[in-house]
Order: sequence, then C-alpha cells, then structure tokens
Amino acid sequence: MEGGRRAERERAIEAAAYEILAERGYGGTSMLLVAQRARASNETMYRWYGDKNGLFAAMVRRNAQAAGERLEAALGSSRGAGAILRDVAPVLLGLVLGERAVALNRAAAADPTGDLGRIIAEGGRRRIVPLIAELLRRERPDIDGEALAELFIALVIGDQQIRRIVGDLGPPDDAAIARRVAWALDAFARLSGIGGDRP
Amino acid sequence: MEGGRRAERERAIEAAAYEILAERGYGGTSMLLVAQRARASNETMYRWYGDKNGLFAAMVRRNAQAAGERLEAALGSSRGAGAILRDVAPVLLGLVLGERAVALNRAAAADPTGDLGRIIAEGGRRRIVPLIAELLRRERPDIDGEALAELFIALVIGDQQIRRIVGDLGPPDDAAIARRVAWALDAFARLSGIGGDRP
DNA sequence: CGAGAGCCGTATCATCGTGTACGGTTATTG
DNA sequence: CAATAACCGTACACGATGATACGGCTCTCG
Repeated sequence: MEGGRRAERERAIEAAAYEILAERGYGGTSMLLVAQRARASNETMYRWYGDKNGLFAAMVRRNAQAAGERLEAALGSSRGAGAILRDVAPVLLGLVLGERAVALNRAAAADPTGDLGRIIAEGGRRRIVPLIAELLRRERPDIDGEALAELFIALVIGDQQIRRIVGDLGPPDDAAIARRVAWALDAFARLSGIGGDRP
Repeated sequence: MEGGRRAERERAIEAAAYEILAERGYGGTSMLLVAQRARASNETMYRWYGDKNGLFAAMVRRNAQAAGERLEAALGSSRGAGAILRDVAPVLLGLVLGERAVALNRAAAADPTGDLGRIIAEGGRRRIVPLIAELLRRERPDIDGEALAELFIALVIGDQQIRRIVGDLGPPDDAAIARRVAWALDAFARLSGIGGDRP
C-alpha cells in the first residue's frame, strides 16, 4: 500500500472515530464500530494501531501536532509581544475549546492507563507555555516569564475546558471567544504592562 | 430497613465505588464490582440506584452538597470581603482538585448522557459563583460583580482541574495550594482593589 | 504477467457487564 | 411471636467488546 493512500485511510478512520466518540463517549466507542464506519476491517485496525488506546493515542498525537504548529507559527511572528498575544489568544482558545480537543480530553479522562493524558500534556501545554514564557521574558525581563505565562493561561482559558468537557458550557462562537480574549488581555495588560491600548 | 442504617449502607457503597473508580476508571467500574466490594447484592444496587448512572448521580449530588455547604459557610462569614476570599480560596481549590471531585469529573467526562455533568454544574459552580459575585458586588458596587467573580475563579482555579483530570497534574499539597492562592489573590487585589496587603 | 502483501468483510471465541430472578437469611413491624 | 419486607449471595440470559483468524479480492512490485 502506497504511503499516500494509507495516510488517507488513516484520516478516514480517525474521522470515523471522532464521530462515534461524539455520539457515544469513549466507553461506547469500539474498534469494531470505528472499523465499520470507516469501511476498514477489524484486522487492519489492530494491525495499524495495536489496540483501542493505540488508535486514540495516534489521534491525540496528530491533533497536538496540528495545534502546536498553528500556535508556534503565531508565536514565532516578528511583531511585538502585545500584538502576538492578540493573535495567539483566540487561536489558543478556539483550539482548546474545539470539538476535537474536547473529545480527546474526554477520552483521556476516561482512560485508566493515563497514557492519553500524558500525550496530551506533552504535545499541548508543556510545548506551548514555555514558548509564551520566553516571549514574555523578552518583553519584560524584569518579571518572571513563567508566572506571566501562567497568568495569561489562567485569564484566557480559566476553567472553560473542564466546563466544556462535562457539558456545562457549549462550543463558543467567534463572538464569545473575542469577548473572553478581550477581557483576558485587558486584565493581563493591566497586571503585566504588556499589550493593552496600543494598536 | 431503618433510615440510619440505610444511610450507612449507602455511604459504604459509595466509598467502594470511589475506590474502584480510582483503580479502574469509570468504564471499568461495574455495579457488580461495587456491590461485591461493599457487600451489597446486585439486586439492592439496582433497587436503590436504578442503574449505574443513578449510582454516580447520587454520589455527585452528595459530594456537591457537602462541598457547597462548606463553601457557603465560609462565604456567609461576617468579615470583610478580602478576609472571606482568603478563607474561601484554599477551601475551594482543595475541593475542586481533591480526589473525589477529580473522580467525579472523570465520570462526568466519560458519561455519554451528560447527566452527571449537569448535576455537577448545578451543584457546583452555578451555586457558588453567584454568591461570590454578590459578596464582591457589596464590596465594590461600582464594578461588575459577576466579572469580578469570574476573575477570581480564573486566577484561583485556572486550568488546574482539566490538568488534574487528564493526569498532567498530581494532587496538590497544602503548600502548593497556599502558593497558588497567594499568587491569585495578589493579582486579584491588584486588579479589583479588594484584599491585598490588609491583614 | 505472476507472486506476494495488504486489506475487506465476516466469523469465531472468550470474557465481561447489565439487569433480572431466586432461595435463604436478617430486620422490621403489628 | 408470626408475617412480611428487605437484603445477601448466587445464578442466569443476553448482548457487546476485544482480539484473532480466514477466504477472497485488490494492489504493488519484480
């Protein structure tokens, strides 16, 4: 099988898994159901992914990769820290509250091995927060960059993820994201001196 | 069966469920396993709780009740807002990051019906945040009380819950809670003018 | 082209969980 | 005390799941 075709098949399998995950939760998602929906055979599923956790680990990795690249691109911009944060915050919030992240965090919460959670953390927060800290350290070398990054995360994300995952909060639309970001960045600017009214 | 004895049995059943939940996750926790560990019969479990979700709903309600009462007691104090927040914050943080809350949030994340999440939200955040908002409104009638309460939650709790639930963060000890609370209340005081250096 | 690898659709097996039922024991009530 | 309700321990039927296996088809490679 050609590499391109296998990649395509994997995408279809993972898309089917996301659908079933949304409908039935992690416990209700079986390899056989995913195989059937993706028109793959059970044997192929086990050959390619090893087991159910292997399938979800692959999905988590792929999602983290895509999200990480997107955030790194925004963080690597050559503009000022305030402008970068204005770009990064809505992207970050949209990603962590998006359907895929929510589905995968639910899977991780349900995974008794803890594997999925580790992969999520490695590819997510642990990858991105140090970059934010570095950016802030360059802007304000007199303040603890890590504490500033933690403040940024607390204000932008807060407890929205857990509320989203248990169903207390629905998916935010662009306007809601913009409002939260504006509020968070205003508070952040007042505390850190970074960003604020500058255009 | 006498009311007191049944309450006692229910406690034992729920304690057994928490143990198995911690060992095996929600999907790996069965009514039969809980029954065996609590020396209750399968028939009693189904008669008392209806089904597995019924058992967990009862546990969520009981935990929310206990936590809510504890926070309300701290919030109902006659001291000033700053002093109350200093009391409430570590209690709140200890509760939301404690083993029981984590276990139940994991169950809610794994529950495809969404029932557990609704019960958690009703008995938790939706009950407590308006009380915090009211307290802050009394202290600073010139500022939006709800926005202040959201700021308080963001700073004190942030994204620690989701990190706790996916296993990225272990249970915090008292010193870690105190550090987080001090940091959060300092930032809160600087933004709101409530609390801060006053003893 | 033929051989072999890979994959699909289906079948099989062992295990587990859900939920009900039953005989016997214990607790409660009149 | 006797009758009844409640509960325990065990059994049972059923369906679903995880994982393996197989025949046949399709694709790839030499």
